Amino acid sequence: MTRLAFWGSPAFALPAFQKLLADKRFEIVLTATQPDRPAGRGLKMQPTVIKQAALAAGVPVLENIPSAADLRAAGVEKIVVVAYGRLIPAEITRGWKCVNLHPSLLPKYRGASPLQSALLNGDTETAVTTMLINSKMDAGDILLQEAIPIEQNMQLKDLSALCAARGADLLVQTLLADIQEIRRPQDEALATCCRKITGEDSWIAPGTSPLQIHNKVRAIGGCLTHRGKRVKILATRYADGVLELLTVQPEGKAPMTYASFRNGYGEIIL
RNA sequence: CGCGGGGUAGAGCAGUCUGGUAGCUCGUCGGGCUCAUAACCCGGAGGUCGUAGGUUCAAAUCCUGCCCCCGCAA
Repeated sequence: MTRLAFWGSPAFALPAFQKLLADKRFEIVLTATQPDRPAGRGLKMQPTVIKQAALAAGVPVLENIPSAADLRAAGVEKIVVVAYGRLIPAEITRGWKCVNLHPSLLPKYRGASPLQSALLNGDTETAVTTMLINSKMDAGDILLQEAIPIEQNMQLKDLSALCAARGADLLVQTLLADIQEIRRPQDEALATCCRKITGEDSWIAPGTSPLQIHNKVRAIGGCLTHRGKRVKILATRYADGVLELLTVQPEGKAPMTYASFRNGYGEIIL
C-alpha cells in the first residue's frame, strides 16, 4: 500500500480523489487544498470541493502549502496533484515524486485552461496526461497519456467530466507503473501555453462566424447584449454550417430555452 | 452587511413612474382553409398578479415586513 498525499481543489479533482481513496493499493494520508474563499452571492466563505470530500472521508486537510516536514510526519511516499491551483515548492518536487494529471495533449496547452482552449480552438482531439512536476509550469516529464476524442457538440462540462474520469484511471495506472522506466521529456518545440480565462473572453464580437460562436459557447459560454440586457448563450448546436441556439440566459433570469426567450424578448440577431 | 436584476395563465414577457376589476407571443382545446403542414384564419379554456399587513371609495400598480429565484464580481 502506497501512502499518498493528494493535492487538489476543484470538482475536476474529485473523481481522482475518490478513485484513489477507494483503491486498497493506496492510502491517502494527507490532502492539501486551497483555503476557503469568499465566493458566490453574499461572498460567504466556501471550502473547496476537495476539502469537503476529504473531511467527509476523515482525511487530514491542509489549507496552506504542506512543508517537507508535514510530508515526512505523515509518512508520504508519493504526491498526486490534480488542479491544485498553486505552485509546488522546489523542496517538495525534489524530495518526492509529484505526479500531476493535466487534461491536455501535452506539451500542447500547458497552463490554466487546457479544456477551454481545446474547445475554443475547435480541436477534435485532446488527451489526459500524467507527468512529473518540475519547477516549470506543466513542463515535467510525461508518464502516461491517453487520447480523448472531442465531439462536435460537446460542452465543457461534458469534456471536463470525461477527462476527470479517464484521468482518474490513468493516475492509478501511473502510480502502479515504474516511473523511472516510463518517463520521457516533453518536446519543448511543440509546447504551447494557455492563459486563464476571464469574463471578458466570453463576449461575442460582431462578425464572429457561426462556428467560432459555437466553439466559444461550448468552451466558456457566449455573452452578448440584446435590448440593453446582457444575455448569456449557454448551449448551441452546430451542424452543416448552421448554428442553432438551444439555451440562453438573460441577465438576472434563470436559463431558458431559446424558443421561450424568443417569445418574450424577440429574435437574437447574430 | 460586495454590486445588481426578478417573482403577473402551462412557458417567456408587457403593464407598476402617471392607482380604476389584466394584455402580448408561444403552447393547449375546438372549428375552418389546404393534397398537406411546425403555415394561415376564426373561436374557447386557463391568472386569489410570490406572501403578510398598511394607505385608499378603489391596489398588479403606493408604503412596510417576510419567503424564493437569478446575473456580476471573486
